[in-house]
This record gives sequence, C-alpha cells and structure tokens, in this order.
Amino acid sequence: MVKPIKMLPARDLVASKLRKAILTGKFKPGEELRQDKIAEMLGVSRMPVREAIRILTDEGLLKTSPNKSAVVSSVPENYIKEHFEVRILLECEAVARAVLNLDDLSEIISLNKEYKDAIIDNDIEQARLLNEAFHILIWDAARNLRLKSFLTQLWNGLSFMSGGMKYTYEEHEAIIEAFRKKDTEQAKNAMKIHLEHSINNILKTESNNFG
Amino acid sequence: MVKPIKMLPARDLVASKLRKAILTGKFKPGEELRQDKIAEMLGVSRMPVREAIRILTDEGLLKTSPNKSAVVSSVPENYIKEHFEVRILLECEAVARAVLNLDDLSEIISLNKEYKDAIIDNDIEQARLLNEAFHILIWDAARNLRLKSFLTQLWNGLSFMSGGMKYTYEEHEAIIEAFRKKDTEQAKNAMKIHLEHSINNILKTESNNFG
DNA sequence: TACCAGGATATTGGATCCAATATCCCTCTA
DNA sequence: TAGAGGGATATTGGATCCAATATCCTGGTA
Repeated sequence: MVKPIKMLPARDLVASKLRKAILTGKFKPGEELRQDKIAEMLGVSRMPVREAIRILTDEGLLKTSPNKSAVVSSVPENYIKEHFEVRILLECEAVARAVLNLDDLSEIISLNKEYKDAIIDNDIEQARLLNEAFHILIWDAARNLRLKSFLTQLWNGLSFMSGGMKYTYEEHEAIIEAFRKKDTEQAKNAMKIHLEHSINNILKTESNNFG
Repeated sequence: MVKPIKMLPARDLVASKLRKAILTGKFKPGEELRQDKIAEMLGVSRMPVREAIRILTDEGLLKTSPNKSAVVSSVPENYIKEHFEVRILLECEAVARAVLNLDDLSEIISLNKEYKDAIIDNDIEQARLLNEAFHILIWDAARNLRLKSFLTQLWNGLSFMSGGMKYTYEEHEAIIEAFRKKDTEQAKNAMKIHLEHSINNILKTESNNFG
C-alpha cells in the first residue's frame, strides 16, 4: 500500500498547536492572545489563526467577544477530566443506539482484526487510524448527526495525546461481544471501561505536563 | 432602561441565514454551496461565509473536505429530532450536576420571576433573554466547560425558531423545586418534560416548513 | 489632585488579492 | 469509440490590505 498522506488545513495545525500550548500551561488562564502575535510565532498569516481561535472558542478553551482579543479560559486544568466526563456520556449513548441499529457486524469485526495486526507490526499511525475508524463506525450506527458531531469534536480535541493502546483490542472485543448479544447495558459498560482506561493512560502519560 | 443593542458579528448572521435555508429546504441535501455565490447572495464578502460554513460543519449540517465545496448533509429532516435527543441527554446531565453544586438559589429564582414579568408585559425579546439566562445559569452550575460549550452550540443552532413559551414559567418552577429538595432525579425529570414540551411546540409551529 | 474628554495607538473584523488544488472538457491514441 | 492525458476553468485556502472598534495615554478642568 502506498502512503495515504494526510494534508491537514493550516487552521487545524494552528488549532492543535494552540490547544497544546494552553493545556500544557504555556498560555496561562486569563492571558490575552493577539492574533498577529500568534501568527508571527507560527509563521503563518492571521487568517488560519482566526479560524483556529474560533475552533478553540467552541471547545471552551478560549473566550471571545466582538472586537476584543481572545482570552484563555480559566481552569483548563480540568480540560481532560471534563472532556472524558462528557465523552463517556456521549459514547455510551452512541454505543447503546448502535447496538440496536447495527446488524451486520462483519465490518466492525474486521476493523478490530486489522487493528490488532497493526499493533503487532508496531505501525502506530495505522493503529491510530483503525482505532478512530472503529469509533466512527459506532457513531455512524447511532444515526444521530449531532451526536456524531460532538463526538468528533471531542476526538479532535484530544487526538494529539495518544496514551498507550495496549489493551484497546481486548476492550474493543468486549464491545463487539455486546453487539453480538444486542445487550445495550453491557455495551455501555464495556465502552465506559474502555474510556476510563483511556483517561487513566493519558493522565499517567502526561502527568508531568500538568498541575 | 436604554436599549442594550446587540451587535452580532456578520459570521453569525450568515450562519443563521444558511441554517434556516438548509432547514427549510431551500438548499437540498447533497447540494454544493459555493462560497462566492453565497457571499453575493447575502451581500457580504466570502470571509464571513467561510466562517459560517465552518460553524455549520461543526453542527453537522454541512460536510466539507479540503479544497472542495461544502455540501449539504443528508437528512436535515431529522435535525430537530436529533437536536433534542442530544439536548435532553446533556441538559439532564447538566441539571443533575447543578443540583449538587448550587446552594444559593436566589439568582435562579429571581431570574424566573423576571421572566414571568416579561411575559406579562409581552416583552418577547426580554423573555427570550431571561429564558436563555435561566438555562445558562444551570450550565454554569454544572461546572463542566465542555458540557456548557455543547449546550451553547445546541442553543444557538435552534435559537432562530422560538416556539410558544406559555408554560415555560411553571416548568422552570418545577426545576427550581427540585433544586430546593436537591433531588437530582426529579430535576432530570422536570428538565426532560420541559424540553419535550419545547420540541412539541416547535414541531407544531414549524410543521408547515418541513416534511 | 482626581476625573473626564479627546485623540493616538493597537487590535480585531471584513474585503480583496494571489496561490494551490480540484474539476471539467477536449483532444489524441489505441 | 472508449479511455487516458493535459490544459483551461472554477473554487477553495492563505496573505495582505483597509475599515471599524476598543484601548491607552495625555492634557485640561473642576
């Protein structure tokens, strides 16, 4: 297979940089972010910076008012915790709906198999993509665009920090098992466990950068 | 009191126009939206149009890929239904958290009193603002920025269609009562009833524009 | 001396311009 | 005639420019 290259728009790169800078404390709560300063720092024009600021505003990391500079929100220390609180709520809702809607399990099963292979090959990037595909498949099966939109935003908002994925395959298997039995409660539980495991990994890995 | 004027940025006005146009079927699913065409139609430059397209993309009404035109998502017919499904989930979570966090009820009580007065005076705009303030107070009390961010997005996404607010005061009172008793389940139920009432109003009011 | 007014400065919002990419169409060839 | 290749056209992404607004500072006045 040839390389699938991924060309991200500049605004997303800028958004990632800013997000990381805020979450790692390079920008303090209350600090004002001047668009042209950021632009100069990152070597781009103000344009992608503006759009990135809008993205981070939607995520709650920045506060903006018309004609005024964006300011860093208070308490980004809780960002990860709050992220997962909402994520658990939405992913569990999504998986419960998906269990009722999804009859043909072949695709989700093969996705997880490919994931396992990628891990064995130590192809991290491929594994990351397959992991994402696994979740997206569930979001789609939930058949609620708004729900998917929010989950996508959450995913993008933390995608830059990937904790270890050691037990992901088994946890995904547990979710698939719930699909087989069409057991919504079991699906929710399996998803919850999966996510709690994930947050613990991230907090452990990144603990040096925070608080 | 002098008029508090509200100056919205152009991007929000454009976003509102586009949202309405999509939801009322002026733009069909699958249709491509060219930025300069929209800009010309609305008499603005492409700039606010770009940002509006990003907003609607986040809301799930548009799909975008790099360097390609935005296309109207399929099934915006379900937009309102899906909106409220997610909204109920999040508002109930928020109010449950708020019940545990909020001790001083004086502000929320007086907000609802003012709301009642505004209704009596038939001051629709004031009532709308107070209704919004009531919900925002709960979102803040939930102490989760991400949760608030999503609820804000949902609110903005339907703000242009305001159903009747006849029973809003009583329903808000029921929620406040749950706060007094610090009863999370009752709070969730009261909120759910409130929102279901709301969706029924909107569907009734706007039914001529849809389906 | 404290406060208000008004202008200079800084910063964002919107418009226009240019570059990069995708789409479309036409031609040439097998 | 069908399909590939290449160039013309259209459209988005990014950079720069201008206007509108907010902030800051200075000076004058009570």
